[in-house]
Amino acid sequence: MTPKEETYTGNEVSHFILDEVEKDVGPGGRLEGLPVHTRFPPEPNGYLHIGHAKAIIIDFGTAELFGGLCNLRMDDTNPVKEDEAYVKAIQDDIHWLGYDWDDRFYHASDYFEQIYNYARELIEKDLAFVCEQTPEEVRESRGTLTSPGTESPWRYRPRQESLDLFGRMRAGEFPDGRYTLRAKIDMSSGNMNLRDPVIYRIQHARHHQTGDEWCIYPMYDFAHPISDSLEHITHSLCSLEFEDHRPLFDWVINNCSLPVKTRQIEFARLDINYTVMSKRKLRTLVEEGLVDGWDDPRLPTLCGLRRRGYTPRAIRDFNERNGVSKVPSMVDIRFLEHCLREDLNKRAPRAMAVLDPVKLTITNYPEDRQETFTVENLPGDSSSGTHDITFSRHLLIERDDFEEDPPKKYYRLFPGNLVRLRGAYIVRCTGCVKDSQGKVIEVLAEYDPETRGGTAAAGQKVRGTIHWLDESTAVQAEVRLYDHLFTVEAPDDDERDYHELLNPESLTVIQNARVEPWLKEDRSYLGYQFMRLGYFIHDNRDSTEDKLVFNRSVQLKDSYRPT
RNA sequence: UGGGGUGUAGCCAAGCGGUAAGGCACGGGACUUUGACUCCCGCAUUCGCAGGUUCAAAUCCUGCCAUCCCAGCCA
Repeated sequence: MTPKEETYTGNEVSHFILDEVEKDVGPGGRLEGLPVHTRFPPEPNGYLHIGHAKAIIIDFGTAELFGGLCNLRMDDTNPVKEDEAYVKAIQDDIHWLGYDWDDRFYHASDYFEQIYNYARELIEKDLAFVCEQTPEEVRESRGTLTSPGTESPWRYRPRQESLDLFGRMRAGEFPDGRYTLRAKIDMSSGNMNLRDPVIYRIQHARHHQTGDEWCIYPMYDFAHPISDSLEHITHSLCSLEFEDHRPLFDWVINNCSLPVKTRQIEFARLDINYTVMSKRKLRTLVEEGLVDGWDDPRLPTLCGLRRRGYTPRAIRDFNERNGVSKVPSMVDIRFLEHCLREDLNKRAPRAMAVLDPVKLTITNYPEDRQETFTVENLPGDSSSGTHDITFSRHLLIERDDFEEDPPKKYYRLFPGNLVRLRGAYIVRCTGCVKDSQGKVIEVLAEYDPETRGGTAAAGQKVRGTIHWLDESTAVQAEVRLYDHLFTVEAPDDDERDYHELLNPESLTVIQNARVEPWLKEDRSYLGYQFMRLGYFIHDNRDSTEDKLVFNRSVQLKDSYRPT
């Protein structure tokens, strides 16, 4: 699979980050002449979701547009929160989206030795000191948003002493929390990040990459700019909440002897309505069993979207068309759905499925006869392949495609009306059979042999076309219909408990649906369009040849409004 | 009298002193062997508000308002 062929959208991408990057590497720019180099730096502590997809697309996409490179780097500076188990899943998701980092897969922990040495450099330059304040004391002396902090009593400790202590911290002589290494910047800064931030802490914890080699770990604000620069990253693209960390990022870049003056540029993260995006909330849903794992098709996780039937192309298209800006925004999930439909409409093979079957008997069609029609996978596209469907006297149709007493503008089956059975014949409804409760159990119709293939006679206008299955060849399937996980647009902003906001109808399981038999063997990676219903895909966990399970990716638009 | 951002249609979003792109959503119509797709048409006399500069302002200046982020030894 060539990633580019798989997800290339053809969109003209243009946004402020691209403009800035172009200026930076162009004539007179601050990074003049350097090859554009970005990175995607996930923390291995959870699964990727569509918000990360935005970052991935910006990071990899920017490099791609400038003919540069994008690295994948695990931001693993906090061993107690991270786990190797997430790494493989993260890599799979990025690959699935269509991006690749070649051999440039790194860990921030690869640089622990170098980061340690840069910390020593800062101490030597009198720009960092070993502090003995307790966490409580640090908090108290940091000041508040509106009042300055007070300097640590250890701030002017001789460099040699700090250097010695820092070495002993590394050697494991002290318990967690006993000492920290702090940057010496400005306790009265309006920017809290500059009030002598802690850049190293003692943590006697086993790290998933470095094992027990270290018991001190650098903080994100220190490790990140160093890792970036060491990898010759020209542009460190991140989300808005790091904007006021940028002065600290720059401080590290400027005060350590680093090879490249990486520039950090921030953009607004993606938010979508009717769902939640934070790792913490997603985790809660999974752990409370409110959804079927991290890959539940209702979740915005990439594995969930994949299981739902979303295509990488649709996700990339969605992001590119949304644009990149600094406006904190909430995108309408209907736009995401639109992008999926648009992609699948062009590519997904068509099939017929009946979700709520009722019998249709063609009373003038012989009991012992069966014929086969060959239909194109994509109607009108002869290069799309074909599949066969059978037709006989006993068919199955959708229960709501028959009305004994139809509303105005209803042009499906009702007594006396002419309707086309898609790809087969035009039939005239002659009535129905009901059980003792008055429920329709069978619809009756007569077919017109002259309309084979569904072709209307000259001058004949048939308004309604419905889907159907041959009862004798249709196979049973479970179909899972999904809807938004939450009933409110912004569950995060709602003061009610989120349990109350969950949509009780976010999952509807239909046990007794029927589909065309060829779907037992076929496994289109795009899924299928079940005509007149929507796009569906084999569930990647539960669907087998013995028990078919389909997930509804998205419904077709429907302008029919019964009056 | 903390710092840093952001305000253009219901939702995204172009615009960078010359008279408001585009997409989604929505409404109407055409076409249709999917009530889908496709195709037309409509949808901001106005850019958070108020002043000012200018022949000309969403774009420049001043003030105000709203809203988001920051006080982890998390990232």
